[in-house]
Amino acid sequence: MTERPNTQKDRIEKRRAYEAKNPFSRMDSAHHASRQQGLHILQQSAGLTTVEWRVLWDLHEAGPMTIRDLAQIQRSDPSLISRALPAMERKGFVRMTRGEHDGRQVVVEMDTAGYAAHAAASPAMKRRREALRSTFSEQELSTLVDLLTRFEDALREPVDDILEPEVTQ
Amino acid sequence: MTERPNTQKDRIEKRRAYEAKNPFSRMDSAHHASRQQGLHILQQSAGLTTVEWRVLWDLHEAGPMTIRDLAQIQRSDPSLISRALPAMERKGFVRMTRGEHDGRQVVVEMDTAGYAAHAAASPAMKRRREALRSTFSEQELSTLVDLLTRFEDALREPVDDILEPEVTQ
DNA sequence: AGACATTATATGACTTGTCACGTAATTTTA
DNA sequence: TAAAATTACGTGACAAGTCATATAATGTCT
Repeated sequence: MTERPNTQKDRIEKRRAYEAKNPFSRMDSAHHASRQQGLHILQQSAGLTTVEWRVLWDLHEAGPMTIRDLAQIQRSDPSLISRALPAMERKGFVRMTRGEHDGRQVVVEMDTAGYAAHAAASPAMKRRREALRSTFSEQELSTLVDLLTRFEDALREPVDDILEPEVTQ
Repeated sequence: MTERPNTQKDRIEKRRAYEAKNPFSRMDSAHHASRQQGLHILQQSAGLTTVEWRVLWDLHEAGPMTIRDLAQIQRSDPSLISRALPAMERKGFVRMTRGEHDGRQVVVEMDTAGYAAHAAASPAMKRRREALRSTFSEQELSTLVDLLTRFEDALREPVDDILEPEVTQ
């Protein structure tokens, strides 16, 4: 039987098809799409970056809080928040004060320009969430969140079994 | 009836619970976990970065190809690949040559140190994929990939409906 | 044959995220 | 009570990703 020639184009197409079903690759790509779209909407509607929006949204919903609180809600490193805050304060989005009972802490609260920026961005970001709810059923979104949660939990486990024997040697 | 006091701690906990079910937030977080774990495994096993691994894996599986080919397989911007390649060439991972029939193109192929680095990283990265397959059923992974694909497609649509009326004003 | 349009890559600049470490404040331990 | 340990944040350095733009090469159109 004659085997089809395995051209370069065929090998690339096969590779592309493989990666289209690779959960790690799809996770990367889906996240990049989310990040791109979110930043675009925020820039257009309120001139905000993603981190600025998240801080303002958290403060608006839950009131003043520490940098550590913000980082935990956002599941990110405190240094990312810490880094963004001085510029946000200069823009009048937030005020930062030392913790009254713990001098190590910084308490962040919304300032006047922050309320305005939040108000400018909120309608579009709400429509963004609604658009997702019209694209997926409630059950599908629930399944997605469940799978993402388990995926994240699995990947945050220690990797000793994956790395052996390279490192334990 | 007596309403429970709505303390700051309560509001923060409520906010955290809300974000735990927010698909956008979970997507961010799951991707960050994936990126962290992947980079850690690559650093430990072969001293590779994520972009270096992806390039080597693609070349190993599909042979020499252009920067545009690599970017399309990886669903990323060609500039990200273009940026990484000079250092990869200096390390002896790849060789870059101008396209024979199209002078605009650069064709990338694996070099000796690239084969070695790929061989060093591959076993652990394979165990990583196998670990995921033991955490999720085949059906669950299929569902995850399907939902991620649709999520990405939805977020790559134009955002005119989301942005109105801020911009079309 | 030349003008115009498109494509491929390279680079500047920016955003986001992480890890390590330093400093200062608080908590724990002896 | 003082030393040691831990915690909260700030900063350096690096990795990854994006957008815009420039340059050079190729393709299309008249």
